[in-house]
Amino acid sequence: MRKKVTLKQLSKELNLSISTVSKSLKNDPEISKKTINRVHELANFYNYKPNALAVSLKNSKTNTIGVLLPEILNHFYAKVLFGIEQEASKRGYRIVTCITDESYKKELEYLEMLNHSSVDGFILALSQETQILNKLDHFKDILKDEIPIVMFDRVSEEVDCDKVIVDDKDASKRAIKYLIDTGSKKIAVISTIFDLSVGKLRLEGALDIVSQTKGVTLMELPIKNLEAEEKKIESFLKNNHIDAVLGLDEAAAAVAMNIANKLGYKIPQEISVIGFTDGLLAKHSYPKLTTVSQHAEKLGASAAQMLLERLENNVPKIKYKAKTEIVKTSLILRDSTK
Amino acid sequence: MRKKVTLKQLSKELNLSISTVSKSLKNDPEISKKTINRVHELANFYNYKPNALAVSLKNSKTNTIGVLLPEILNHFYAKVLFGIEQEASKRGYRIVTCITDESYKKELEYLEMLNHSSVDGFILALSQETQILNKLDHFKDILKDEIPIVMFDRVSEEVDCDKVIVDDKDASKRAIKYLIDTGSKKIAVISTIFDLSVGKLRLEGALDIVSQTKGVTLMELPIKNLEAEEKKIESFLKNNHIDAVLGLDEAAAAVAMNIANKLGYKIPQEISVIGFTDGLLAKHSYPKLTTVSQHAEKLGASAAQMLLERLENNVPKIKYKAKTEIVKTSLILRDSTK
DNA sequence: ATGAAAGCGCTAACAA
DNA sequence: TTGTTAGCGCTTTCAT
Repeated sequence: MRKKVTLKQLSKELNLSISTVSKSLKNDPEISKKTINRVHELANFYNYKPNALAVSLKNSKTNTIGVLLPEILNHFYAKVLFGIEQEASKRGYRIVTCITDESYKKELEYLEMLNHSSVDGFILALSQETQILNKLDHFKDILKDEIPIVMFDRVSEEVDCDKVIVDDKDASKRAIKYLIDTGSKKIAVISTIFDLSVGKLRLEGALDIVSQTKGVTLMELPIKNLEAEEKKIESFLKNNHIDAVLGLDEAAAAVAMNIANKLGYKIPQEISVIGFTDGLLAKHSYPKLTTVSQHAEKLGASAAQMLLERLENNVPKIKYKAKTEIVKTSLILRDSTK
Repeated sequence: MRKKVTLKQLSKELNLSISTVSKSLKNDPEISKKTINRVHELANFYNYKPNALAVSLKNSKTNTIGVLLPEILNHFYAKVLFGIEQEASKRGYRIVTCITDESYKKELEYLEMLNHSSVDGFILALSQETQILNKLDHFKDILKDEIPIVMFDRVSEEVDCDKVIVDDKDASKRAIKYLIDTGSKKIAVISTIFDLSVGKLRLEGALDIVSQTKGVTLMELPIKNLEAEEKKIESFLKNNHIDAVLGLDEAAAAVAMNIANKLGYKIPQEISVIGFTDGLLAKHSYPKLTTVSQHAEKLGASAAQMLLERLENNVPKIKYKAKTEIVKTSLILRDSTK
């Protein structure tokens, strides 16, 4: 490797001490203008840049945040990542991205790997397996080390850290209300995420509204694998005279709508469809899908802001109270509803 | 911050020297079994983990690779990232992900930021702006420092580094051939990426085939913004009696198909549609979209393999010849073609 | 079998 | 105004 220029070399060439060079580079007022200029000149000439590793080691500060995502092929998480990245880079931080692939083991490994002075803090959403097993000690350990964590979307009440969540229950309440208001009586809720906290909340919201509305029934259809179970959805729609579908995740709504299309139902006249996650699918489906937008980018940006704020107002003594920010959703009306 | 355990502390507590502890942890044969055991025991007790920063600084090796992506909301890049991540984590590397947002400036900044001992190498796809401006010195500088780069998908011939590319020209040739073979005569090529190397190659391939086939015509429709120009696509399809569409990017095909749907055309009977990028859109469109799969995950994994191989067989003396790997595409037949 | 010491590149308190 | 020194946590060569 072509040797990177170091302070040492600059100092040698300038006949100055290392510390004088270091201070000059920071325009320290105790150094003479003349020296400062000489130093800058040579530094520029060699395109000197401080070794980030050494600086981090010295300052115990990496300016890096670790991001753990359950998956990346999911548009929602991709958007959140984008939001985090934008905010972080704006403020001079970079991010290390790890994909846990919904696995507890990978989550644990990544966390350990990064917890040894590699990052200043974490932003993460729990993996599916972690939520099912409810094993959370790894997070508690990190917090004991006073490394801040911000959880988003898939969070746990048992971990006392900052959180940014989507108001999932309220979101599905409003979605169901909208369906009822536009005349739907027999609503199906299709979901592949019954296991997850967010899936449960969304279902609860739907049930709440239906239970307090006369003449409307709700049917649940849990699905493990959308592609493998298309037939199941097909017969479900036909046999139950469904007139509206709420998909609790991005793909569920799209798949349901396509099946309805295929069966010859008119959308939205005969069946209305609402989905969660305002991703590519919603925008490019036919007809365009009415969705609950979780404002994923904003969510990511908020999580980053929370973390950075915590990192920069380092208040180790005062017991910091963890806070939870709730990001409001909005129902984006398109062509799949009346 | 709760102090992390260091070698120093372990050594103090064990009444050993730092170096003995360090060696013991590595099971160095020159240390007695007994000592090794004592050390391991205490290290486990404290859950000692070496400080990654210090190790990297010492070894001039970070086990981290920098990944620069033009965007992340594009399914193709998300898949590539997934592929890279899988391969890298399997081999004990982690990745720092940066999103250049198609901007030359951000690309440059990230590259500089990471080029100072933060990463062992780079995997990247050129930003759109970089390709348009054709400014490539930042890459050349990095290579001079003998930091390896692997470019993928959007590459430049002017930079002498390893590359993994998709056989775009061949891919669109095969797509067009398929359309012709199934009876299409009037083919539209719709693209939002005419500026990019890959967009040009895909167009060339299409033109090649059409020019050597009698009775078939091809019309190009460049689009800046799909959502804003739906009307344009609409009238284009109607006025030109198009019977097949090749979308050069993921969304173009989906949008074209939905417009055709809306206009009442039967797909694929009256209009066949093929798209690029086998993403979510293709799988969940109606009808399901026939697409060129670029095997993005594989591409990412290949890029990672190439980089890691280069990193681990450190051959600084021998002039390493840059190689280019071409990933074959496949045409995935679904319901939007005959 | 164990330890001392130098050094990776940088910062910062303290001396001169 | 400039320089000396110690130290961040670790590895490694060279004593002992």
